[in-house]
Amino acid sequence: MVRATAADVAREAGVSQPTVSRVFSGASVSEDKVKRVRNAAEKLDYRPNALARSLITGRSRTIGLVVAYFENPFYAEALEQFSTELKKRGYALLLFLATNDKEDADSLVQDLIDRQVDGVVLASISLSGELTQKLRQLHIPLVLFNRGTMDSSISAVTSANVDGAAQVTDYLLDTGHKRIAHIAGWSGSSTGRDRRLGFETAMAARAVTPHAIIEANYFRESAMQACRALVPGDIKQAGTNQTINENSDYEKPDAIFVGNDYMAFAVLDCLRSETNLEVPEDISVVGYDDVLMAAWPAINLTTFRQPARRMVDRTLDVLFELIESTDVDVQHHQIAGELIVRGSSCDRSC
Amino acid sequence: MVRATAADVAREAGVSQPTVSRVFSGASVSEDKVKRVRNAAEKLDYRPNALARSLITGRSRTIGLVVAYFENPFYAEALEQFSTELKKRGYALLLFLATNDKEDADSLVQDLIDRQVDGVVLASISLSGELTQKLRQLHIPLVLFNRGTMDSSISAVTSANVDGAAQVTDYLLDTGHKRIAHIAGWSGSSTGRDRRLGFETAMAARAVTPHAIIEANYFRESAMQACRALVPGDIKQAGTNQTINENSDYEKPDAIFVGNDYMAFAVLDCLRSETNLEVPEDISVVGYDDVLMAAWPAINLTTFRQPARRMVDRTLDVLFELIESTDVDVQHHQIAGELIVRGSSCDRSC
DNA sequence: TTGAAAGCGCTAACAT
DNA sequence: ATGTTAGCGCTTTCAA
Repeated sequence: MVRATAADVAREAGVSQPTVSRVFSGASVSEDKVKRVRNAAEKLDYRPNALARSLITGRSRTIGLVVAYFENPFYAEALEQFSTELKKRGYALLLFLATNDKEDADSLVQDLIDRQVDGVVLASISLSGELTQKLRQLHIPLVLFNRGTMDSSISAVTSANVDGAAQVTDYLLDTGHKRIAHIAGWSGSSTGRDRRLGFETAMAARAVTPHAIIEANYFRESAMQACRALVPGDIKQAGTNQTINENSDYEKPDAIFVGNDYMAFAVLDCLRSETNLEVPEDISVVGYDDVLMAAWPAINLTTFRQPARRMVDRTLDVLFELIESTDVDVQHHQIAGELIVRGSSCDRSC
Repeated sequence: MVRATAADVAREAGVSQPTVSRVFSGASVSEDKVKRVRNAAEKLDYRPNALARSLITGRSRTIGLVVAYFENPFYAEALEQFSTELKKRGYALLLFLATNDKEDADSLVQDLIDRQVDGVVLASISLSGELTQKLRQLHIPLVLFNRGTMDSSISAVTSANVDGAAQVTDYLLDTGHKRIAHIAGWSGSSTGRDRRLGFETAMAARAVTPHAIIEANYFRESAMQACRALVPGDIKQAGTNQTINENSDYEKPDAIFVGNDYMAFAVLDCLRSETNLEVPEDISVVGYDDVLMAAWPAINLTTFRQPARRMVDRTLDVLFELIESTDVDVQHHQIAGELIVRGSSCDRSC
């Protein structure tokens, strides 16, 4: 047995095939025929073929999502929200995970184009001008999620990264920290650059020199290396519990502001397992994102909340506005967040 | 400017439209015409419309994946692997996250059917007999991932849960634990039931009575409650650091085997933040899955490795066998895992 | 190998 | 409101 078609149902119900179509797409049909069609459809277990429908309408009710850095739990949380919201709106989700930064976003998006998605969301990844152009020509809306862009013709939703990072920095300064280091995210990303900028700006405004700025690239291992580089004298020597700290006069930072929570977890791990330093007594650690794990008692990370849900909702609002209206209206949204103080930082001023 | 069609390319290249189709679907065409068609296609920026192709071939080169319990990082890891492997095989991924257990898998799968997916994978969720039937009628292969089934006509890939749980239990017994409790996963899931069965069987084989078995449902909060129920006398009283342990003679477990890592993280958190008990000195904690986080120094969880990559690969092998061959060959695969001993457990026998 | 013709299952345009 | 006709962009006969 194969799939019943609208024609089969039409025959069974004694109506024309387009009438069947009308019933299932909500056009006006007399009550009598609606009933006959529904009965016949039920009997034959008919459901409209979404592909055929899409072919002709040009709308697939599918959106494509490309996500990079999926090891960062922030994106898992965002994905969950994307999925939920899209389902609410009657859309399906075609997902590509860019497995590394060398991955060519262009080819993934081309694949999405081939499959006629109605819109594209790129999470923490961006596109060549060529592909952007192509999407525009085909009137396929594109919104960047958690990635800004110089190209003012592309819509993007981010959190207010510069401001957020500045708030974190002000908090650390206000609580008496003197030697604040920053482990920055990848400088090829707007989040990495903006958070660093916020940090530098806030420091400069208070005339404090950063203790150090080390660029990591949002990977766990890079963050661990950066952490080791910040506290070289406190790294335990192999097999012992000793550090070379005592007889050296290097100054370690009294706070590390890390470019995202995922890297901050690595920093906490590094400090706890490879040094004798206590967090927050010896050193404060602050992250960015406020992923769910950050609130777990064992982690308890002070961080800046980047509201994934609101960012996702806004992203889809923008995307669907673009889908539904023809006139172009590019939007750059910055969602405000808030500082969440937990146990990985403390007040040194008293 | 709109999308060029095969007819446009044909006109440009001076060939018939089916010839263009042949070039792009790899049928035999003379070298000369191949070249002309490719040039014309390049010039017009033509790409075949995947929808139109799917409509006629009946194959969309898309597979549908439904995932439940996505808050468990095991599924994020699996999803990453699914995405990577499917891309290698030239397939796209249509994703639905079932947001809770009340979510109706049937309706999600029906949506997948409407969109003509070539195959369906259900991760930690199962389907009504009715929908299973429907998929079979339509010749859409279905494989369950990390979920067993009584229905022997459905293919499923799981890890060897009974055996794995027994290995964990034997390890705890071998290392001198006397009062072993089990926080079980949801009894409505095969993983929950099988791991519990492995625990009970291994305990019985050594004639040891379980200290307690509490069923949680794979949620973090349930695991915390279960943990509190296991060590009631050690829970710190509000605002103090005191427990009612001293003057009560309740016996607490010396080990807790938790139904998965995600819940084990909650148990560790509960013990560390709500009691004065030390892990592993006072109590050993063992999980199941070996998600990446389990190896983080701050967590350092003894667990049983359920090899996500191999499970995913096997799942897709089975799925594509079913897609490519018409003759039904149902397969139930159980992937072996291994015990990973880390710092959340210790040897009490010496 | 190649073109002409047919048709996948549906929606849209146009009568009535 | 509803049937007839046309056609979305492609693959697949069928001849030549």
